[in-house]
Amino acid sequence: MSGKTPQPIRGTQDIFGADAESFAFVVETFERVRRLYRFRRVEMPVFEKTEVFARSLGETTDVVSKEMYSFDDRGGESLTLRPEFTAGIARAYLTDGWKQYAPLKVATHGPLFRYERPQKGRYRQFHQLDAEVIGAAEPQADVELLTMADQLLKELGIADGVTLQLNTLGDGDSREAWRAALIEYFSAHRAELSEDSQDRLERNPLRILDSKDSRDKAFVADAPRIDDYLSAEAQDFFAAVTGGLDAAGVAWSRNPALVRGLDYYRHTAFEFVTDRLGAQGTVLGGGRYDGLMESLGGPATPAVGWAAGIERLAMLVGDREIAGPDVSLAVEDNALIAKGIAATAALRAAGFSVEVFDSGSPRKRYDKAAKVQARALVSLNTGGFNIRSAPDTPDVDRINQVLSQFGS
RNA sequence: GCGAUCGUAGCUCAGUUGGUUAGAGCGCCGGUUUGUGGUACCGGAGGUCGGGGGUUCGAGACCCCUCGAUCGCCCCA
Repeated sequence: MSGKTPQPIRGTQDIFGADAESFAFVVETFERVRRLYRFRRVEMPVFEKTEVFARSLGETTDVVSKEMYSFDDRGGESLTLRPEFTAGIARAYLTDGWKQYAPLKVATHGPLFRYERPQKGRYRQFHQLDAEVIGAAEPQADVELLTMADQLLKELGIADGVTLQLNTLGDGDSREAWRAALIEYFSAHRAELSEDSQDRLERNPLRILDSKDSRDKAFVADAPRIDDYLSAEAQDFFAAVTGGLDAAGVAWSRNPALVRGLDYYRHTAFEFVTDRLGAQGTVLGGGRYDGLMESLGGPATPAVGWAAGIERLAMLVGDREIAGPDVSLAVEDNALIAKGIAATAALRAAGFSVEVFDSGSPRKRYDKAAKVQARALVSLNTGGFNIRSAPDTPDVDRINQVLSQFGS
């Protein structure tokens, strides 16, 4: 009849127990903090036309060609499960006329999909928190966004092991000049670079800067720095961001090797990094993407945003205690099951969380009920209800009152 | 796409240089005891040792293939 049980898809996870509690804690904290900063909640589609991501990411990259979950629908149109939030939100900003709300602060969270090899903190279906400010060209937007991220990490209780690394990529011209200088510099040492970096020289030269290969690191130290190519405006912008962070009390450190692969990034780039998650140390990252809207056919629109991996945050948060119920009820006699059900319903209607034990060996129900660490432990037998609780437990009187209507 | 490590009960793991009928703890189910904040004891269910092939008198163990997991490289929107 039944064959072999289907296995879960590689890179997906069934999150349960303490892990699920940590996950929920991360999301709840994000929702709370996001309100403090007045970011509006948005719900976005899980899939979009492939074009949305292909155009925003730049068609050439591996990212688009190999790492997206794309498929044709029945009409023959190519669709893609969202690999990030930003492109979809940008699309909505344009198609839904959200310009009328600019500057628009939005936040969301949910599943994302990337066809990658799973490893620590990396999954094919994973989950992110996301925050974006669209239509704000001022550095204050960057500051507010980063301050929110900083407060989130603090409220999650993980700020200690995490540092904010900050860099600027300059405006379009600064960035191009720096890029050209890097290519020239690394080309001169081409033969001494790692094979991977020789390849990167063509595909993505900025990425040589964060190579893990020791052969590359020697040259990275003396590579041209963005600071020497920044326009006066770009310098001012970065100074305003760092000054704002200082004013807000957000600790940061400069990382001149922090780069973004995609061309639409300008000015601020940042990552909150930890060394406690193995090779996947970035816990929250983002930057300013002033060039993105145009790649989707919209008007030039400044924007800045970040995303954070919920799984990684949950790992840092650690195991959360699963709180016991308000009441744990052991029905120690099968003749009293209906009475137990009635009492349980009444307690829940009164706002108490209740767990009932009315199956299995009647003699063992009490022990099971005791095990869940309820604030009040109630047994029901022919002698009626019998409450046990710690001396100062609040609400015991109310619980008693609810139970009293069922006799004793 | 590449590499390393690892797959034994629901979970965590023992299992000797290859040797009789594959074990423990926890959990689950039942019973006895206790009789009220987690007791103790007894019993039970649950395994084609990831799968396939090979070496051997004999494989959970050794070899090959395969599947899966973990971690790392590449990539990282």
